[in-house]
Amino acid sequence: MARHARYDRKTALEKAVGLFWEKGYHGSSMKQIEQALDMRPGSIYATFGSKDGLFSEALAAYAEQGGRELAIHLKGFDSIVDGLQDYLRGIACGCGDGSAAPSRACMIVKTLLESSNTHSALADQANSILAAIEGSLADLVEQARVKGELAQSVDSRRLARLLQAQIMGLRSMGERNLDPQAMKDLGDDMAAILDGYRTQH
Amino acid sequence: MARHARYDRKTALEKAVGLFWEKGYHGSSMKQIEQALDMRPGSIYATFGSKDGLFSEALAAYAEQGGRELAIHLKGFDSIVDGLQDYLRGIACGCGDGSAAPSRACMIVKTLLESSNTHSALADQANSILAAIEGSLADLVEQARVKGELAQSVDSRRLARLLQAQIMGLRSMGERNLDPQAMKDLGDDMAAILDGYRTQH
DNA sequence: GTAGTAATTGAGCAATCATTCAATAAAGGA
DNA sequence: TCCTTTATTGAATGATTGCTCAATTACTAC
Repeated sequence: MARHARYDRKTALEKAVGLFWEKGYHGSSMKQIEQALDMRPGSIYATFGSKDGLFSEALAAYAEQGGRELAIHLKGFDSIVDGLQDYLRGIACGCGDGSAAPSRACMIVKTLLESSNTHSALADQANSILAAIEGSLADLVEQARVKGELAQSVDSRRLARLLQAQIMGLRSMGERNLDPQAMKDLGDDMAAILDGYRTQH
Repeated sequence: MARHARYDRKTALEKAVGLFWEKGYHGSSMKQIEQALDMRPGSIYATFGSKDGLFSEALAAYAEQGGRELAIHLKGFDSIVDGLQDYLRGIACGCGDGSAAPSRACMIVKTLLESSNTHSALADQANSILAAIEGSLADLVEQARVKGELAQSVDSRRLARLLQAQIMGLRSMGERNLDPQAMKDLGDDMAAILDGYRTQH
C-alpha cells in the first residue's frame, strides 16, 4: 500500500461550494480555488479532473444540501403548506441578516444565468437540478392536495413552478441588500400567495 | 476640422447590449466585442474607455430600453392593473417562443448575480437600476390605488417589490426552457396574484 | 530498516485576457 | 494641392488564464 490522501473530498467540496457560490464559475480563478481548498493544482486535477469537473461536483453538492435543508425544515410542521410558507419566510429572513452564506442568491440560478449561453454542460446540469426541485415541490403540493390542505382543483406541477419562481425571485431580491423589514414583508407576501390555493371553507 | 467618426455610438451600444446580455460580463471577451461591434480595440477604447465602461453604458442602455417598453405597453390599457397583468403575461409569452432576444433572463439580474461579490461597481449600478424600477412600479401601484383599482390598504412600495420579484422569477424561469404552455400558465398565475390586491366589491 | 506505491508539489506551459500606442488613413480648411 | 486634425488600425504588451508533469514526499508492507 501507499500514502493515504491528505485531503477529504467532502470538505474540499464544501470549500469549493463556498467559493463558487460566492463568485460564480468565471469569477473564481484556479489560483483562488487553490487558496480556498488549500490544495496545489496537481492535487486538484488528480481529484476532480478539471475546473469544470470541480464546479460540477460542487453544484451537485450544493443542490443536495439545499434539498436536505428543505426536508429538515418541513419535518417541523404537521401541515405541508404551513411548512412551505415558513420556508419562504425563512429565506426572506436569511437574506435580510448578515448570515454566513457566501451569497443570498441561489447558486443554481446564478449558474444557470451565467452559463446559459456560454457553457451548455453547466446550463444543462443547472436545468436538470431545477427540474428535480420542481418535481419535489410538485410532490409536496400533491400530498397537500390529497390531505385536503389545498383545493382539489390545484394543478400540482403548475403550482410547483409558481413556487419555484417565488424562491428564485425572493433570493435574487436578496442580492439587492434591501433592509430586513422589506425582505420580511416580501417573504410574507409570497407566503400569502399560497393561502389563495388553500381549501375554501 | 477633421475626419468624422465612422461608428455611431448608439448602434454600437445596441450591439454591445446584444452580446453582454447573451453572455454576461466575464463571458464576453474583447475579441468577441471587437467582432460584435465591428470595431478595432483602439476605437473601442477611444470611444468607451474600457470594457467596464462599455458594459456600464450597455447596461444603462438596456435599462432605458426596458423602461420604454413597459411605458409603451401600459399605454394600451385604461386600467393600470390590467396593463401590469398583461405585462407579466407578455414576458411569459416572450420567454416561451423563440424570440429574437439574446436571453430570456433580465440582463440587470444577470449582472447583479454575476458581479455582486466580484465587481462592486457593476453590482452598485445594477442595484440602483433595480431601485429605480422598483420606484416606477411603486408609482404605478400608487396611481392604481388612488384611482380605486387597488384596495386603499395597499402598501405601494411593498407591492412594487413583490411585483419586481415576480418579474425576476418569471424571467429566470424563462431560462429553463420550459414548454410555452407552462410559461404561459406561470404568467397567468403571477398576474392572478395582483387580483388579490384589487378593490373588493 | 528498506522497497514499493501513491499522493503531493510547484515551476512552468501555451493560450488567452484586457489594454496600449506608434503608424496610418481620411476628412475639412487654406 | 498641401496642411492640420482626428478617427482608425492592429501588432505587441504584460498579466492572468486553466492546466501539466517530473520530482519529491510520506505512507504501508515486508
